[in-house]
Formats: sequence, C-alpha cells, structure tokens
Amino acid sequence: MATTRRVTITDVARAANVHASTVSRVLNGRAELSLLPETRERVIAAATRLGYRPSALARGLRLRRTFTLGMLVPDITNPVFPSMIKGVEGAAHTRGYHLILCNTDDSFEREASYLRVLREWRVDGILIASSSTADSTIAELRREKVPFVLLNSGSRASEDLVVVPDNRQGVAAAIDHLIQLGHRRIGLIAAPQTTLTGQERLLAARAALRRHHLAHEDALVAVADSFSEASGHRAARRLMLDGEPPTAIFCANDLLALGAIRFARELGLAVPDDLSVVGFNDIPQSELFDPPLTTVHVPQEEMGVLAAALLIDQLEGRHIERRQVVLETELMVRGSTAPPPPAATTAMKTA
Amino acid sequence: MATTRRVTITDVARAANVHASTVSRVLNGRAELSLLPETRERVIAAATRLGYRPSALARGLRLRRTFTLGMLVPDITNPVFPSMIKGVEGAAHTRGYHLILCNTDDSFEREASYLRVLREWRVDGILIASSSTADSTIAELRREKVPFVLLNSGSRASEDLVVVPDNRQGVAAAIDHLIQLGHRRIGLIAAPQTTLTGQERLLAARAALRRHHLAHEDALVAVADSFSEASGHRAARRLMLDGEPPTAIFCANDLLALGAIRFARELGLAVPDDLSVVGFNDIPQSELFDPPLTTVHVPQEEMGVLAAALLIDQLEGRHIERRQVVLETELMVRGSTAPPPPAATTAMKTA
DNA sequence: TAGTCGAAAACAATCGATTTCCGCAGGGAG
DNA sequence: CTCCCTGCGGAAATCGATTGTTTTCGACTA
Repeated sequence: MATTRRVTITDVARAANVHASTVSRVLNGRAELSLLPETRERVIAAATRLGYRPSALARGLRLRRTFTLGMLVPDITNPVFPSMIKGVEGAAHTRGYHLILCNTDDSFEREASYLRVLREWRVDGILIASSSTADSTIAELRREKVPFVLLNSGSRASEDLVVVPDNRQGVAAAIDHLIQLGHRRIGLIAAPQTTLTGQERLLAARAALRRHHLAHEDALVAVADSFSEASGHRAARRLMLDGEPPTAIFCANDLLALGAIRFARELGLAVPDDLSVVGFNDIPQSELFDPPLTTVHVPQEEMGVLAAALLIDQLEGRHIERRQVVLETELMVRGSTAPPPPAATTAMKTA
Repeated sequence: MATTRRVTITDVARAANVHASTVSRVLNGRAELSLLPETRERVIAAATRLGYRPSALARGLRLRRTFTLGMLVPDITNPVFPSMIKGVEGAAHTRGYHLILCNTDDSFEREASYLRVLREWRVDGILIASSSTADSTIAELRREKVPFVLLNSGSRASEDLVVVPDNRQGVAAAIDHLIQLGHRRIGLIAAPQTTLTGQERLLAARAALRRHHLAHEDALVAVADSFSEASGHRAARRLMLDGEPPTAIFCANDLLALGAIRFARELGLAVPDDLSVVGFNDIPQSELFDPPLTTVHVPQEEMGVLAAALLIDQLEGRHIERRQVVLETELMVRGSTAPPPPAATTAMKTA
C-alpha cells in the first residue's frame, strides 16, 4: 500500500557516496574495522536526512535473530493477564526485545496455530501463559529446541523454564483462613481440569482440607468450564442447589469468585454473612468489589518480569541459577469472608 | 539458540528431488503454472515429513507484505483495552493477520519508539488506541503513507480511518442523568488534556452543562494526570476539598470514577447517598463494584473488530464506505447515582 | 525426418540487510 | 628500491523465500 518506496541501505550508501557495507558498519558501530570519522559522519548525516529505517525482516533473515518474543495468553480479558503482559513487555523492552501477543481464547487449535505462526516468524523465544495441558505441544517445542518459559502453570520437566506462584501455599492459606473462621462445610469451585493450574489448585485444596481432617464430599466440588465470571456463576448454582450448601466457597480464581458472589446474591444470601467466598490471584480492583474480595495475592507483574528476564537470559546464553521460580503468595483478607452464620454452625453441630 | 537447523525450502526441494521454486509453487497452490499431480504429492509429502515451516521473514522480505498489524495501547492494565484488543485480534486472525501489541505506558517516547519498531518490522498497518495528541507522529504516518486506524479517539483529518464512541452523546447522557436526578453542583474529573479523548470528553461535558444553563466554575473541574484509579483518587481530593464540594461527579473514565468513589468513602461520604459518581466506558465487572457503577457503555470489543476490519479493507484495496465510524453509547444507570442529599439541595437553594 | 508446440520444471534475479574476504594506498623498515 | 604492514573501504556471498524467464523433452505435425 505504501506507495513511497522505502529507503534502503543502498539508498543511504548512494547518498553518502560509500558502499552499503560501509553504511552497515557505521550504523551498527562495530569496532572491528576502522572507519574515517569523516565517512562515519557523512553516513550518519545521509541516514538521518533520508529517514532510513533498517528492515527488521532483512536483518532477521541474515542474523537469524529477531529480538522478538512471542507470548501466548488464554484470555486477555481475564484481569490477571494484563498485569503479567505488562511485566513481560516492560522487561523485554528494556532489554531490546519486543512482543508478539497471541490470544488463544482457550482454544486448543488457536494455541497450536499461533505456536506455528510464532515459529514462522522466527521469534527468539516464547512465553506461554496459556495453561492448557497440551503436553504434546510443549513436547514439540522441547524437541525442536525452541526456547520457552511457562508462566503461571508448572511443568513436570525439570529442565523447562518455569515461573509460577506457590499454588500449594496460597490455596492452603485460603483454606486455613476459612477453617479458622469456623467453617466446616467448605465448597470448592475448581478451574477446568484440562489446565495444569486447575489441577494444581484443586489438588492443593483437597490436601489442605485433608490436613484438617475434613472428609471431602464430591457434592462440595464444582468444576467450572472456564476461568470466567459466568462460569463461576454456573458452578455456584450447582454447588448451592445440589444437596446441602456449603457455608464457604474457595474459588480457583477471582473471576469465578465474583460469579459465585453474584449467584449467592441472586439466591438472597448475603456475602459474607451467609456465605464466605475466597478467590485467587488478587486481580486489580479486588478491594473495590462488593464485598471487597478476600483472595490470594499473586505478584502478577513481577511474574511477567521474571519470566521475560529468565527467557532472555537463556537466549543470550547467560548462566541461569534456578530454572523453576516459585513466587510467594499472600492471603489478602478483605470483606468476602466472615464466620459462618450461627444457624449453619448449629446445623453442622447437630448433624 | 535453536541448534537444530531449521528446515528450509531448499531442504524440501532436495528431499522431493525438485527445485525450490517448484516447492514454492506447490505449497502456494498458484494455478498459473501446471504441475504434475505426482510431483505435487511428492513435494507435499516431503514438506510434511520434514515439518517444513516457511520463514515469514524471507517471505515478507520478498513479498513486501507481512500480514502483520501493529497495535499501540497506552496501558493494557486499563480494563477498557483488553476487550478492544480481543476484538482487534479476533478480527485480524480470521482474516489471516496477526498482531504485534505495544504498550506505550502513556509515554511519548515509548510511543514514538514503538512506532519506529513497527515500521522496521514492515507491519502492513497500525492501530492506534494510544490517544496522546502526538499530532506530529500521526502526521508522519500520513506523510509516509503508512496505513493506520485511530481507535477510541478522533482525528481532525477527514481522510484518516477512525473508530470512536460517540463521546458527545455519551457524555451528554451522563450529565443529563445527573441533572434529572436534581443535581446542580456537578463536578468534573477530566482525563489528561494531552490526550484527544480527554479533550473531547471535557468539551462535551462543558457543552452539556451549558445547555442546562449551569454556569460552570473552574473549581468544579479537576484534571487527572492519567487514566488510572490512583489518579482519580487524587483528582477527587482536589475537587472535594478545594471550595464547596459538588453533589455529583462525572468522570472521564471508569477507573477515575472508582478512584473518586474510594476517596469519597475515605471522606466518610456514602455513594450514592451523599455523592453521585458517573463513569465512562462500562469496563467489565462494572456492575460488581461497590456500588455498581453508573457509567456510559461503549462497545469496546466491537470497536476493535470494526477497526481491524476497516484497516484490513484499506490494506487490501477494498472500497471503504465510511472512513470515520462513530459508535453509539448507552447510559447504564446502576447504583452509583441517586438524587442529591436533601441538605445539599436546600444549601443550593439558599445559596 | 525436421520442425513446432506445449507441458513441466529448472534457472536466476530479487527483496535488504550483515560479514568475510580482498584490494588499494601510503608509510616505514631493511 | 623493494617489501610489508596497516588503515580504509569495496566486492560478493549469504539468509530463505517468490516469480518471470528459459530450458528440456516428448509428442505431434508437415
């Protein structure tokens, strides 16, 4: 479309009365070959006068490096991810890399398709925040030696680069908090079990309950079909209407928690007085919801920064201390949790 | 870093016992030249066997098309943008394009720097949701005939491609609503006046007030220094503590409104009983805040879809009906607005 | 039997950079 | 006076695709 022909290195060379290779040397400032200061200035003058911008395509082709990172995200409208992306993007930018962002929409095909595209673009490395258990895809990346980092969800392979929150610790803190408040009937809204994150958090919740000798009924677990608010709403319906309802619900992420709260409201229940709800992630604005959300804080932007740093260190052949970074979480007790209502406690006691 | 050498078109050619050009023709399925079905199959077999992925770099260099769009966003953690990005990304993907996302962090330099990078990457077109009034930058794009679309904020030049919400109408609806509720002392939290969006919305608010014959005092306008919650909080402080406070505040976006509400709370005021607050954009989860936010709905994802479609139509030389698309907004009356407190009304009357 | 035609596929130029390898001049040493 | 070194910068190969132009070869025609 752009009808004005782009300025190429040859144009600059012609304008400066030198050879293209000289222009390249001047502009890349390599000291291996000496250049007359005067030539250097002439070239620089010509380049700026013409508004020369080297083609990243041509350079990438020749260099076999693109200084570009690809990032796979399952759903950018889930508020966890923007912070993570911001972290990645910022860290990448300061190191001279930039980012191609791909929204996989939780679709397996789109994930695979984007992974293909990223490799066609010869990105130097890939960040995967998409947590689907597509082990085959990951295995392919490993096999083809494409550098990558897993963000937000772990990996079995210890040679992989991984940055994750401490799911076990975070979930345990949330469950402990509910139990300490006096809850005994604790419901679980789990994330899709097709994702690693979903699996890890459900496992951790079950373990925490077991530690407190709370035998766990299947009726108290609802597995959501996505990480969304609507999905949390549906899961809460199942949890609250099938059998005796819990007095508290732990949700595998904040959007699920918001959905659960909305459903409780519609049922005429007050949160936290009739029902306590805990989320996970501490998405931005968590404290502004009604009620302010009690949730497990995960340092999202920091995760992004660390992941980008790790990947770039790997790309540039620096030594890497720890290939698997686990970040501490912190329980933020706010307004969506309280002791169980007296009625429920007595009901529990007599039952 | 990838030590396994990539499979090139020549490798495939060798494996299929044909010339590289033949491989290219087979894989791109052009009918201009006839090929023996048998060779075709041999090539395809070889390509899949070797796992051949054409280099987008080489192709882009040769074709002078990259099928890539660049998008500039001021702050991805502002919940308006993820939906917009999702729309752009989805529309682009279905048309065979993908997206390089750039977060400018509201910084002028980063905006310029990213614009440079995008052109070095020879993206086919650029979407600019970053609303800084960097007219010089835009002028440069125009001069160099780089196809671009402005999203979310308008442009003076009628030849530009633009997709915007109807700011005037939306702001007017919000102000009318407040006035209808009985408010007469209406405060304004404006967005930075270095952005077009900020300017447009402030202008529209002033016009709406004038229409109702409400003389407007400067004391009732606070200009925020960014589009963030924290910034809204600070602006609200100035508005509420300098001189007689308003009974209602119109904010140029939802994050500012959330910040204002938080400040009112800290002041011991109830929203909406003591102070009404209206936002703009209707970010996701707006109805879950405390109180549910009264705000002007903007079809964010649709804006993204339309912008991408418009840009790609332009790129592919299709005829474009309307170069400037203005989308209707809708006032969502929720819980953050109510009639002014009686005391205030009388105070107003006696004043 | 030579000439022509056409289908099939090879050849070669090109996109715009980087980098290795040379060539040219001039100055100092032997 | 010749040789060699050094400082400067040009020539050309290369990265991996696409595409306009030739070549090849068999079949058909005159």
